[in-house]
Amino acid sequence: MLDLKFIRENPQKILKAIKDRSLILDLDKILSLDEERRKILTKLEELRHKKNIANEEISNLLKERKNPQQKIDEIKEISKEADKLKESLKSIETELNRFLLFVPNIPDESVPVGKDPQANKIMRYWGELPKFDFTPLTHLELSEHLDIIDFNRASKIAGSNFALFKGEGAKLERALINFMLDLHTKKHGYTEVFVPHLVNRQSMTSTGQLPKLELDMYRLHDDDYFLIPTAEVPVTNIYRNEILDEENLPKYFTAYTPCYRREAGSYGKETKGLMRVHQFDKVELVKFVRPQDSYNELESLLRDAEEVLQLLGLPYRVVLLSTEGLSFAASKCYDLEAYAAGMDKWLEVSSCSNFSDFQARRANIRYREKDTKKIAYLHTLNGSGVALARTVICILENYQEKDGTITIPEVLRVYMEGKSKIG
RNA sequence: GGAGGGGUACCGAAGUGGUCGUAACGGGCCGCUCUCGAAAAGCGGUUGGGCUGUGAGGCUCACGUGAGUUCGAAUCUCACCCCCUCCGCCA
Repeated sequence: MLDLKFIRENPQKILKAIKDRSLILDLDKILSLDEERRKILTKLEELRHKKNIANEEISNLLKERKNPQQKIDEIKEISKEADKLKESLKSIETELNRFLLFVPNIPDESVPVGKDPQANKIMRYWGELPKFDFTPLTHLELSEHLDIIDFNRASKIAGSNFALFKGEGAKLERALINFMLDLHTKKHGYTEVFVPHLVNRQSMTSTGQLPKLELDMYRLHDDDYFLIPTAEVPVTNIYRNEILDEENLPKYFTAYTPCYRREAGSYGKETKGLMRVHQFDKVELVKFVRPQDSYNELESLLRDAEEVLQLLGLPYRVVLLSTEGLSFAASKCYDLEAYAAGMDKWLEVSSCSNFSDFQARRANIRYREKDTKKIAYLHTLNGSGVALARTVICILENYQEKDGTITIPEVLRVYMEGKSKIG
């Protein structure tokens, strides 16, 4: 959400943002609703003022044991008028708010303008692509031979695009989670949290998934709960409606959660195996920071996520998303794409975003400045550190041997009973 | 799920229709006085949003949330949310 005052005073910036993101939004409608709202509000407050004065007079009359009936009749007239204004104000505010929830964040100046993916900017590559003296298999073939992921039975249990991890596969999943959490808590200074996986509508609205993406979410209709599509939702909402002290910023959190996504309509070759599943594990990083620090914090968040891939020995590239690829709530976003040798593809395993004050406004998360004592919205950021499903693809495909076994990356061995191989 | 109690500022808590919401009282915190310094004591300050105004300021809203009754609601009515205690169920 953007500040209404900001929108009012910078309509050209909003128009540019909408155009660069290829979105449609009736800005004039918002501006005229806002104008009307303020006109009515001013009138209404004048009437309220009159009423307050008259009520005080009634109170005084009663104390003097005089009859206030005349005053009462007077107020009744004012009240009638005020009630009418109140009603129209309410309907205008409801409509205005509906529009405001669909105004996207303004992309940062460093974000390339244009259509995804051509306009995305590859910032850098890390690592050497693995070389094989045989044709590397895909994770689908490998996991079937090794009997570590059973997609068919997962379909029986739940449906298509689910995974059932077995034996060493399940252990690998658990090892990755523990490795990532340990790295971020011990080395990068994040506080680990374990959060609810069901959240209410307000939480989903605060981080920006609602109202726009409701159809992409799993929703429990009886209770109006949503299964989290990412830990970003519960973790960012930790401080909803709170005012933090500047001394306590920045705050870093990391959380492991499964992520639940409907991914409606996305079936086919590109979604085979672990590529696009309805439930996947992810270790998330979330930051609450001072506004002046947020772009530096984005860079360090990115480095924290990159280190996961570096320690796992997975070659990757850093991609700066263009205005059109940028999610609705973000002002700047880097994707990390790790290389998968069997598929010969770069797979998105992390998205690191600065949301500036966009989520903080929706969630009403503020901080008190130390010197001025003023209260302002803080900035929120988050990034995957990293998503597991596709990382597992990369590990299986890049670390495969000719005999079909998988070499376990060294950093994970301590989490897998010291073993160096799967299979 | 059932019964009862509760939700007021940073915390505790008073207020049950009319100068009581920059909200009694207690505590915390900040500043000042006193002191060599500290403690104690004393004095002062300490919620957030909106509209309007160049500004000082003016006005308005908010007692969990929303609606209602009333000239007037923290206070009365209704619905919902959350917390606590007990019972039931349960890993």
